[in-house]
Amino acid sequence: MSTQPIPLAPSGAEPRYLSGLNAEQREAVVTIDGPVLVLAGAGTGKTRVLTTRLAHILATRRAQPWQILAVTFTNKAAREMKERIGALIGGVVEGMQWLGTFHSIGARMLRRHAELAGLKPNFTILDMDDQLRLMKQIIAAENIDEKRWPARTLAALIDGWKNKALSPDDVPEGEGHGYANGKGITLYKMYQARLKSLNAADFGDLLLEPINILRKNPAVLEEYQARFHYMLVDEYQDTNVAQYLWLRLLAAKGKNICVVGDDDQSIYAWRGAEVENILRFERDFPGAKVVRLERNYRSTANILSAASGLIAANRGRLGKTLWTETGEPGDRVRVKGVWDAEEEAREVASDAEQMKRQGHDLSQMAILVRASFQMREFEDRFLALGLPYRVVGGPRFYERMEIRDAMAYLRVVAQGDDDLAFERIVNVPKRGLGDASLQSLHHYARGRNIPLSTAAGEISQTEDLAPKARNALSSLAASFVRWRDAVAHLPHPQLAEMILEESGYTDMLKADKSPEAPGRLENLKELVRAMEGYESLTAFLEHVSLVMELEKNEAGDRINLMTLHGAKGLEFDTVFLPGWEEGLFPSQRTMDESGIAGLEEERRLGYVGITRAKKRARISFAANRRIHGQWQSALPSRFISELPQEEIESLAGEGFYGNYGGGFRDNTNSYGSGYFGGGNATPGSTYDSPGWRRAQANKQQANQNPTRRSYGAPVIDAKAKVIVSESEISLFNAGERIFHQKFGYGRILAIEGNKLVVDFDKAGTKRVMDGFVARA
DNA sequence: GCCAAAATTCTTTTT
DNA sequence: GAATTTTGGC
Repeated sequence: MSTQPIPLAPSGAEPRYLSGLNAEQREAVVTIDGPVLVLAGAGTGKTRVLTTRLAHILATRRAQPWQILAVTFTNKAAREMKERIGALIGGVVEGMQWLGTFHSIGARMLRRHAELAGLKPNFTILDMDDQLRLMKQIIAAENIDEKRWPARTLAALIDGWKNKALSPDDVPEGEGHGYANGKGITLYKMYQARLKSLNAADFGDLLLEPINILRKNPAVLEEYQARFHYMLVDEYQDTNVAQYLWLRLLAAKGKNICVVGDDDQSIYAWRGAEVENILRFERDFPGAKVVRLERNYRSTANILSAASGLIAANRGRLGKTLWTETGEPGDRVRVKGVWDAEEEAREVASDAEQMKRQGHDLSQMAILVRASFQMREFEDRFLALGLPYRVVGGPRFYERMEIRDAMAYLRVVAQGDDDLAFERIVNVPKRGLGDASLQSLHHYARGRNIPLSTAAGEISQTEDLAPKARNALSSLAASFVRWRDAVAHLPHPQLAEMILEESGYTDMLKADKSPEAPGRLENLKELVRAMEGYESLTAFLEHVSLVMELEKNEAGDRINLMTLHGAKGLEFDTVFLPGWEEGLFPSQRTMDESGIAGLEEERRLGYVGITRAKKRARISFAANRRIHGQWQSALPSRFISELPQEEIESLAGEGFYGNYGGGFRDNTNSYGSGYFGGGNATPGSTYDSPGWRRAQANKQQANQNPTRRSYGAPVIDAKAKVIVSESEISLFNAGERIFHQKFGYGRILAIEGNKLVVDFDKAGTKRVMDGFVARA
């Protein structure tokens, strides 16, 4: 390893921040010049290396804070890095303007050179909602059937292109033929044009546009190449093509680029990440120094062996072997079979409670699920027990409906030409503006090439609209004028309050009887509070569009609930890994879509999950699970059979029958054989399981509910619902007593085809579909 | 134009 | 089963 003295005043002694690093970590920190690839296994002190390296560059005065480009994927990672550098060397961090996420740095670049991309520097950053609305408009304008070609599909297609840094003209001919008979590229072109005319950029543009600018403007490129003396990239295995190209452009000259990552933790291929980026780094930057961090400081030996055993089934790895020096091997990884998700939640909760009683903190426990729908059972259970929990990365604050509405008002105030925001709130709360009025408004605005909010004021002076709509628009336009005036002399949190009051938005929520309404009002208050932390309305809006999160630090000792993806980079004493079943984990959909590559990515997810655990990892799988409201029996995940048997401890849950101690180490495909015996050989206690009872109830309902008899061959689909042929006759008769899900009991008055006229005991006379009705 | 009922879709994962 | 979108009646 390098023994160069670190030039540091005054004594020349080794700086304190280097002490405590192991040999490899130290090498990664002090190898400052030239390309460096740090392969950092899970729990090997990656963040420490990263931050120390930056601190080292700054402390040795190799570069000024603003001459360093440091990119992460998440705002959280960026924040953490800032904090830790600050802790190492003090306040200089403030000057690190180029430390941030790919997207925030891309946005910063794009604002500096907006005109080169046909935008104004104050362009709006669109969220997913805005994007979809825009695409729907384009799809409709092109007379494409949105049913057949959903906007989401187009969004995914365009996003895919942007992830590859392909502008409409660069997309290879023939691509996107799957969408709307080959109109994909045309639609992409139109979408980009619309964005420009709205002075807006979507998330993909925040990288795509800077790349185009750097490519087309050598002077700009040189400026940045000269500016960034050192570059640092976190989670390099997750970079997509666009991010790779962007980095390569910037690093082409100085080549002082250090990337840190772990190919075994690449779990974002589905959104464009290319593991190849990390695999080919040495080819891209010949002479790159490669440092492997393999000494794990996080987990016990048993946990590490389990994780290593699992990941060993993957091919095409760079290959690392984690090791640890801690003496005790620790608890073995526990694998447990349960009857259904409810029992699974019960078991986890009681484990957690028991550990809590033994003095362990709940905050040091986490439940990592594959898909968010799995969280529900756990939440139900925790709520029932009163066990404090925290959903990490749940529905984001700024994605809530009321927050977006409020933001839309603010956007229109701050940027009068934000048509998408205006559209969102023009009839929220209800102002009696329907499709017809909005059409005229659009037409008027389009014809004069003015923003909708301006057009609203003008058109209300004309005779183009019905009086009701005219008044509504006129007063809305007047309100916006008033609010814009207020920007100058009112602090922006108060302005927001005023807008929410005067627009009638808070009144709307107050009048809303639904159970969510009070929470929504609460959220709006929180939004206003959050605004206080920002200098101006514009600064706040910029923050929100990029950072889309609000640290809601629910204090207290809580157990953590999150997805496996959300858990990357975190660690806990105890990790529960429920739902290890074929189809759920590994996800059937991923395997269908991406085959072996998909399976390997799922396996990496499992690896990430296990390596989050410091002391205890507890895997479970359920024999039955309800998916789409339908009960399905499941086999244990193949990943369970891939775990090294010596390292694990197998248990059967109370509702689980069968000894599966043997035959685990079976890498052929017979992993599930015999565990469930087809599901009928289950004895005694399992019949009492609520899940089983519900399954039975469900089955009965399905069989018992043939409301019509079909003549001719009835077709039974996979979900065992009866599909009827054309010639059908209602099985009900007038005068019969029936039950309806929503209206309760009633008597049939008449039958009209497949509809029944029913006199309900409570709800009066209604016309309902016979399929929603059962005999009382 | 509004509301409620009916129909449809959804369940991966997210900067 | 829930949440969203579409429809149909008023």
